[in-house]
Order: sequence, then structure tokens, then C-alpha cells
Amino acid sequence: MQRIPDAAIRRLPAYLRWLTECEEERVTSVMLGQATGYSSEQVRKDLAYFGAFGTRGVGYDVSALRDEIYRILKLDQGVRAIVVGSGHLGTALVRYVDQGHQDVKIMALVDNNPAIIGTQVGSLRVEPVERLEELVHELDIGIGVLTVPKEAAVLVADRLAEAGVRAILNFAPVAVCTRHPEVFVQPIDLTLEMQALSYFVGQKAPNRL
Amino acid sequence: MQRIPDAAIRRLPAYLRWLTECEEERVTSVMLGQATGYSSEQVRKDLAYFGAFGTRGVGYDVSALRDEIYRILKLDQGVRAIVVGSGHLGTALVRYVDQGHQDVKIMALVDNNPAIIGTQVGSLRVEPVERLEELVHELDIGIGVLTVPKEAAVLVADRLAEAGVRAILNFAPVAVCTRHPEVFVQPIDLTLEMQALSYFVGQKAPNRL
DNA sequence: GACTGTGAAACTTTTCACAGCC
DNA sequence: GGCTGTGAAAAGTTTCACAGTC
Repeated sequence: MQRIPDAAIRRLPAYLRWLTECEEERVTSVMLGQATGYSSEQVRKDLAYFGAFGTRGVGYDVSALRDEIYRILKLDQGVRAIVVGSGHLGTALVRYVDQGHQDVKIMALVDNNPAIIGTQVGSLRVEPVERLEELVHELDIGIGVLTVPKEAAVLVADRLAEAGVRAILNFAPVAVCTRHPEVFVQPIDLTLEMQALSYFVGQKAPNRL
Repeated sequence: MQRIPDAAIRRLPAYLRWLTECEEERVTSVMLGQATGYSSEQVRKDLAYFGAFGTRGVGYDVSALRDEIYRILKLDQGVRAIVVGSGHLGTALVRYVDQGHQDVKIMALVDNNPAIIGTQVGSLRVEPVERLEELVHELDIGIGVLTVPKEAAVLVADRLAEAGVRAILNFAPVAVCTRHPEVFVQPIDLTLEMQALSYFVGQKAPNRL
């Protein structure tokens, strides 16, 4: 069995979402591709990494394929996340994920500001950051979401890693690398993203990355 | 002159930020790499695409390199953005970018909900979405930021493209592709990102993508 | 005929290794 | 000696083309 490209994994959630929304019973790789913005060959190759889920001459069974991707992404195991930092971004994220019924569940929201600890954000109450380790253990948290100022980011990332999270989604405007190389850190930097766009704005460019 | 990889462009903002924050007068590619999480060869290669900015045996002059990257990304031309959709994410974004003094300026925030039109969000007043085209022209907007529900995303993207924006940052949970292929669309999908993390959480994985 | 699954080719991106310069 | 700039190699990713199956 060969290694599966990271790039393929990252496309699976897009396929999954469309499969969940679509009304059809069967779909083809062309349909899936058009809906998600990828080529049909890409779709077929991505799915084929994990097995032969389709039927030649016909296509894919929607509900079967949905279940497969769900399982592949381990969403059936119910991953739980904690959000650290209840500022604009942190609270927006909690509310955003609250309203869409999500497969990744945000279980806790912590902050270090006494003024907002105990306040309600969506379905969660803001907990003191001191309880971080305790919460990670108690709630069996797999993902830490960092929405703290950059000064605190590296420190909090280490605490999260130490507490045992397996992955960190880092919104703080700084590169964090924990001393735990087994923890997967995914940066999402909104301001850097905008600055890169500035380059593409300045010249005629094709539509896709 | 050879083509410059997209991937290289996307790293430049990270270099720029650290150069802006750092106190040194000179830096080496090793320092820049460690601070931003990339390898030193990567840093050197990225910079070399645009010219020979360094001095062999010495390194790079911080302020000169900063100016170069600033110019390369066309940030000196002052790119302006409009945010469409004043929900949790849209308002968080406006406030977030407001507080950090940014090179990409958010000039306007529009929504279709009469109840919030006219309310203040950070330094902006929410404008009616009807004024979208007018605002894009008047304020010479280059970037449209989509933080609307998925039902509206495709429609608004087309309006933005039609109005003349050069790039769209799409936070809506749907793939948008406008009928204007010259408009660069960059998706940022938080829930898909989390679902992909679920896969990596489930297995021991190296720290970086 | 229609559509999947897949090896091979093309392309992109990263890493290596070292020549060139201060 | 130390560090940049850069061809060449390696790795990763996408596209092509078509055999295989329904």
C-alpha cells in the first residue's frame, strides 16, 4: 500500500460536504469535481487511494461513499476541540461552528481575562485558562485551536501539546512549533493570506491556485 | 526570467512580518527560516527568485529586504478590501484587522440585513449590500472578502467579480468559481480544515505539512 | 456507451550540494 | 569561515490516456 498524499486528504472534506448536501443517489467523478472545484481525474485518484468505491460505467453511490470518507477522516470517532482565546476570532469561531452542526465538536473555550471568564459564548461558558490541561484530559480533546495574541501563542501551544492534544489549528499571527514534533500544527494566518492576495491582485492571474 | 512558484509568493508575507518585528539590522536565511518555520534553502531560493538581495558571507540587510518584499507584494500600492457579510466571522475579521495596523485596508463592510445596516463595527459602518458595486468603484477595491452564508456566496462572488475586484477571499462553506476567470479566488474553509485535522489527529504524523 | 481505476508522463515544489563572494 | 545564489536531484502532485467493467 502506497503513501497517501496530504493534498488528497485535504480534499476529502470538500467531497464529503457536497455528498452530504446533494440530493442524488449516485454521482460521477465529473459531478463531484465540478461541485468542489477539482478535476474529475483528481477526484477519482483521491478516492482510489483508499479503495475502489465506485462502479465502472455507473459512478459512486452517494451514501456509501459518504460513509467511507467519514470513516477515512475518522470523523466517526468524534474528534473534540478546545478553543483558547475568547477574543473576536475565538468567539466568532465558536458561534460559527455552533450553528452549523459540525462533526468536529468544540467542547470548551478558555481565556485568561477575568472579565470575560464565566460569560456565555454560543453554547459554551468561558473557562479560565488555568483549567486548560484539566479540560483537555477530562473532555478527551484532540484538537487545540489557538486564537490568542501572538505573545501568548507559543506558550499556549506548548501547554496544549504537553496536555496531549494531537493537532493545533493556529490562528495567531506567529509561527508556532512545539517541542512535541508528533503534534501536527496547521497555521491559518488571515493577514498573511490577504497580503499574498495583494500580489495576485496586481497582475492578471488564473483563477485557481 | 523564470516563472515564480505560487508557493514562494505565499511565504513572502511571513518573511515580511518577521522582518518588520525583528530588532536586528542584518539577518541570515537560517534566522529567517527558523522564525517563520521554513528551511534556510527555501528562504534563499524564494528571495533569489526576485533578485540577489543578500550579501554572501554576511546575510540580508533587514530594512532593505523588508522594502523589497513590500514592493514585490505590491503592498506599497495600498490594496483595499471590502467585506461582504457582517455576521460573526465578518465582524470579527473587521475588528481583527482594525486592531493590527494592516497593509491591506478593509474599506467597507456590507450586509443585506436591514436590522444591522448602519450599525458600527470597529471603524466601519455597515452599508447595505445594494451599494456593493458603487463602493467597489468609489473606493477602488481590489479584494472582496466573502463571509456570507453559502446560499448567497456564488451570487455575491459574481457581483464582486462583475464590479471589478481582482481577487476574492472566500470564507463561505462552498466552492465558488465566478464566470470571470481572471479573478483569483482563494478559499479558506474553517470547517473543512478542522475535518482534515481529524485525519491527522488519528495517527502519529510529522509536525509540518 | 459511460464511467471508474491506474500506470505513465508532465509539472511543481523542495531539498541537496556546492561554487562564488565577502 | 560563513553565508548567499543556483543548478541538479529528489519528492510530491496533477494531468493524461486508456484498459477494464458494468
